[in-house]
Amino acid sequence: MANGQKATIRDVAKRAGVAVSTASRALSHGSASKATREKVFRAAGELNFVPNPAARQLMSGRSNIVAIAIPEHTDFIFRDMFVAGILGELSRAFSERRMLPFLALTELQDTESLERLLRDSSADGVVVLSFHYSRQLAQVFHDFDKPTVFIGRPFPRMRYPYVDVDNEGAAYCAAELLVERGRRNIGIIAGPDDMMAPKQRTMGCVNGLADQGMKPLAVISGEYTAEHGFEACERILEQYPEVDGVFAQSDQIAVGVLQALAKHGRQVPNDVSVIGFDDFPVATMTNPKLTTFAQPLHDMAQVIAEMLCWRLEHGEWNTVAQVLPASLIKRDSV
Amino acid sequence: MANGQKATIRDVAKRAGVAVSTASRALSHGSASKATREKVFRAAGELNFVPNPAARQLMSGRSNIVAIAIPEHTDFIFRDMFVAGILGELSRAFSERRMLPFLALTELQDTESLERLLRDSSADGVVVLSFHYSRQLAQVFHDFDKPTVFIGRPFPRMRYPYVDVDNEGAAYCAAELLVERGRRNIGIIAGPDDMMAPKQRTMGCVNGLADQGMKPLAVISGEYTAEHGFEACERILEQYPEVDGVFAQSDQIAVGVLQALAKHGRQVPNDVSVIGFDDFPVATMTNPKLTTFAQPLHDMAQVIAEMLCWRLEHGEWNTVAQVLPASLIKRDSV
DNA sequence: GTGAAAGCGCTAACAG
DNA sequence: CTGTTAGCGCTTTCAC
Repeated sequence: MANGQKATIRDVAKRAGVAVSTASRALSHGSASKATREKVFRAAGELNFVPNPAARQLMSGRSNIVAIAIPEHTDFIFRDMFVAGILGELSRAFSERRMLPFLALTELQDTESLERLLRDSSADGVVVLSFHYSRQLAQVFHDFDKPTVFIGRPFPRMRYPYVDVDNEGAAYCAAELLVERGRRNIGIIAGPDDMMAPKQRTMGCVNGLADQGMKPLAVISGEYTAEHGFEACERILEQYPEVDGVFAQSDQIAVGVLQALAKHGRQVPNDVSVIGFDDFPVATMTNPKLTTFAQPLHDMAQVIAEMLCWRLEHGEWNTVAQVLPASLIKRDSV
Repeated sequence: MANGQKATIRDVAKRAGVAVSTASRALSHGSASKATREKVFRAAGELNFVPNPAARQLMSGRSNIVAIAIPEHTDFIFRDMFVAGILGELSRAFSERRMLPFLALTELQDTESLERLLRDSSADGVVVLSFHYSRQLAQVFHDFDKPTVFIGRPFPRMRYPYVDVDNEGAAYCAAELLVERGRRNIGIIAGPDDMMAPKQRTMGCVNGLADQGMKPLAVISGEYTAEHGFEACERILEQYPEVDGVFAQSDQIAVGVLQALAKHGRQVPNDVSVIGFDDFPVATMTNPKLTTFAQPLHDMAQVIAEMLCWRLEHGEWNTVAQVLPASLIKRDSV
């Protein structure tokens, strides 16, 4: 390509027969006479001129880089479709706004690496996706001192802007749905108890049941895996054979639940209703197909990008929290 | 944090009572008298000095950014665990080497966006993960004109360094394994026929069978999904009821195969042997657990980072292609 | 409208 | 070993 070196704005100016400053103006805000502008643009085109981002950044103080920080355990990141999905959407949302998404994956405890990564990145802003918040982690973002948005509500003491799914609302709706279907003996199989979302989902479901004068048979926390779903469901079947409804807090969990129910000869949805959460591909592969809640990954990413870009543009937040509804996907398991 | 502005090297120099260049030297290569070095480091520490990457980049011509380009369909990226896995590993591998992984996800056909993203990123190098290569795509990387490594072998006419899994070898081994087990009527359920890896896997398996004087009953291509596995397997069962072995080119496909076999009353592994590919979590959740090939995601990422960093350091490649073995994970389906 | 000159923060070449 | 000077590529005063 380039015959040796890359063209600089000096080359463009020379070729167009104008001063460097004129070329710069013409290219940036177009503040130049029409004739000059044309000359400059032609020259730039011919030389295949691409402005050097480092120089720009040096002047403007902005890098247009946004760090997407995911301080979580490796396997978690790899296995969790939520992470993959939101990552893809975020990447697109920021790219569309001419921001460059930079990926900062670090082990949960390794705050040092995270700190270094953020510093080296010269990011203008940060999006944080983590389910385990700690003081040290909070400190890192505080020290980095750049506009930061959290995905999922951070623990109350961390006052950061965030975008979240309405976990509580969806779970409330799940409870209503089960009760409407005539279910009275409902078990909740929850996600990890050191994360925020499972707490919200459990609370929403418990509240939903309470408003109908009911209580869950049991709430069992564990990983977002089929194994957990299977084991928890078996425990419930043993202790509460009258169980006729299960709120599984992820589709993976629901898969395990369905397996356990099948193993014990319970028909879904005839004997027992099951509701999942996430609407990942697996939800259509189960038998029966899973009724579940779809997370608005796309919208979340858009809102996050919007928030952060506004903040970078205007120097202040226009929203400080935004909660998006999950949508009920009715299939055959309720 | 910072009381207003960020500290520059001038501030550090002033505070340490030395010239700017001295401070720079002390901080970079440490070429300064011990006393000076100490003074400078103390001052830097007190001022919380962080060198401005833009300025550095402007001098060195290097950004330390590596673009990870994934021009693929959105859903594919989200649903494919291979992509998520390798992405995570790559991110870590580069971060460890103080390179900044920048994510360039674009729709397959949208080469314009990809071009813009790459340009804006000022990346020093590129890692490309795509399964659908086109002339336009090739052109983009050619024009960008930065050291580039492909994940997976690009189509023959594109002469780029690449790192790949030994798909052919693994598939050959799969064939051997099935034959050893006494299987004689083997179906191959392949991945998409417009990708390279499925071709390699099919070829490997066919060769493996040929070397035992056998031929596959059928080769059926389709998506890397359980649906495809299910349908393809049903078709094989119908046409070739004598089928006693299936090489499924992904674990997802294998899931569908197992479902189909179960539906038709075939016992695995008594009546039919099934081998998968990927060793994703689902492989341990099937019944029976799946025998499959694990892809060396971690090693691939390390090798890629190594290759690219060497190239950036030394101006030339030290390897131009590297093929890593997949490892057989024996479980219960063969 | 345009050109000359200064400077963003840093490093490298050159004297001392 | 250290200070002075120049310059990376660009934008932005400030005169003209």
